[in-house]
Amino acid sequence: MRWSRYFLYTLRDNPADAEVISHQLLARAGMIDKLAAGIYTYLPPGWRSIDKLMRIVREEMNAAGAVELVMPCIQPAELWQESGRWQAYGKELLRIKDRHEREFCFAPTAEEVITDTVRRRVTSYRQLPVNLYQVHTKFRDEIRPRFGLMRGREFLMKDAYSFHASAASLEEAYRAMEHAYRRIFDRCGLRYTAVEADTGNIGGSESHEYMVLADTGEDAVVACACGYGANLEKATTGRIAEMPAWPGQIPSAPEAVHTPGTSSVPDVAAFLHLQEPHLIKTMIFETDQEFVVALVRGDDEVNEIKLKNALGCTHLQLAAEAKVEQVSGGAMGYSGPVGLRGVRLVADPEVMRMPVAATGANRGDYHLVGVVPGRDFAADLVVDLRQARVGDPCPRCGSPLEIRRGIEVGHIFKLGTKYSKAMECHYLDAQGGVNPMIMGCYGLGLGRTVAAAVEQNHDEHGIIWPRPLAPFEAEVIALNPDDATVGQTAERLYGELQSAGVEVLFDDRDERAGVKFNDADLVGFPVRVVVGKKNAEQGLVELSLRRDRVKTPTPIADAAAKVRELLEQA
RNA sequence: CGGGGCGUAGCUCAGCCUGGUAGAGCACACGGUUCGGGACCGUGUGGUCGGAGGUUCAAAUCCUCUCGCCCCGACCA
Repeated sequence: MRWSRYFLYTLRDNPADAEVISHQLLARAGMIDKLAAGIYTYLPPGWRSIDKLMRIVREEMNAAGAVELVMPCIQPAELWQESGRWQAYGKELLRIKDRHEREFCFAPTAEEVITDTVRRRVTSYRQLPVNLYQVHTKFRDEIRPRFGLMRGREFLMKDAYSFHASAASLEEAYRAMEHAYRRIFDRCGLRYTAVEADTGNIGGSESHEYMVLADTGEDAVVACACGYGANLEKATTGRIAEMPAWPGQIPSAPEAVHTPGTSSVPDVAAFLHLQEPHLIKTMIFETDQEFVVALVRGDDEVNEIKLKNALGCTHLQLAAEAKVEQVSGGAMGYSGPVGLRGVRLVADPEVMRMPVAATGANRGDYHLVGVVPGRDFAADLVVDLRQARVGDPCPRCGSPLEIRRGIEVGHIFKLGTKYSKAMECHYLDAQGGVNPMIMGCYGLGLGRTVAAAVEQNHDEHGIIWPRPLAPFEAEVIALNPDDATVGQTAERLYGELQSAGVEVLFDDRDERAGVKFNDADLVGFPVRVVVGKKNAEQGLVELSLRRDRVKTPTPIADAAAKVRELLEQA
């Protein structure tokens, strides 16, 4: 491909709205173009990268036994009503009506359609298992799209769905998908980690996320050298250290202490001459149907996802100040578990393990000191609520945990029978019994993976594509294409590389050397071939790898072969 | 949805506070010099100042409404 005949326009300035490096570089390198918030055109070179990833994904999915199909992205409301998600999904689901006022949505995912597709054909255990996938555009009406391809509203996703007659069969498919995902991300040259994850509103039991490690990642990942890894939302820890010894004796009943103007945990602890772990932190939440009081130790934070899962509710948020006062009968910042009535009390096990504590008195400017969990209040539910912290003991080996940032590029779930039950996707077993199929689903964000590759592979000059995702493997630059020797040499090399099967872009533009060099660095071709006048007259061209930018003069006759060698290292 | 900010040329922005001829750099076109790391000189093309209403002799500028976009907090591939 000749640059002069291609469609590649680089930008000198960063777009004003691009914040993260992958967004800036993809935009400046002429790979993506924003059309609306979270909605992008994949320009020709950008599409080449996406297409390359798509091929890798297809190869690995096919190798793992999955079969490709494509489902509609406009889906009828009826199916979503059948699964219950028409109500449950919320505003992220883009709902549309046709001219007859019939309701549809733009698919954010495809469990409903695939379940319908399978149930109308598969009726016997003999036809199972089935694993179907597609690569298609999805739409999620995100509250806040940002970071270019990393969090778009419209995005390309590979989504696969498997159907089974037994948990063992699902397990087999799940492991095959895990393996396929590792192969895909390994082939892309990404540094990533697979972690245990929350299943969110897709539902299901076991779930893993594939996180590309990058400081700009939106997710926090807890990791241990022993191999344990989990999304912070999900992470559990080993038993944390007991609270420090309580100063003085444990009173026979809680005492109310006047604590004017001190409502935060650090302030209260200092005022009472206690330490933060001596306090019980009381947070009041509001769900879709009730108020709930959550208790964690003073030095811990409530993990809202864990709380949400423990309650089995779909919406959860911190209660507003007025509601707090209504529920606790006291001012915000002075809530406590003692004497609360008419609300569910959910406590972290670490709280119930505290021999004695201080907490709010449900009365403005007062705290209770000497509260004994179990004696002075009882929890309706005791469940892990605490957010893991750096240095907490690993739940598997006890070593201190680390927390790192990651970009979620893939997510696999064991769905179980949530959709097959709701949508009557049944099969007959060998005994003639009717059973819901057991399902799994496996997502992988294509644009996000490409963006993640850029986050991990760039320098101050531009993108350094891993070869498998590079829009072109090599670039031939003719410095002065009008010079006969240069022009002929460049043409010759361009032809040789093409014949050798190298994906090569020929920069034949009438631009200054600096412009071409800067564009080459920005777009990030793994291998660069520069044909200049002086070198060419001596029968030489200059080869370099984008990665190290070390220039090597090479005889013209050897150049094409040498490019292929360099590509092996790129 | 709550809080903050921005919409002026293809791109990055100035002008707005204090109303009076719409600007710069880059890009683009032409001429010349230059040419291995984003050249220089000259000439030129290009803008209903996001949109609608209002105030005013006069609005990019002041007011109201609206649309779009971005940033900070709760969702997800």
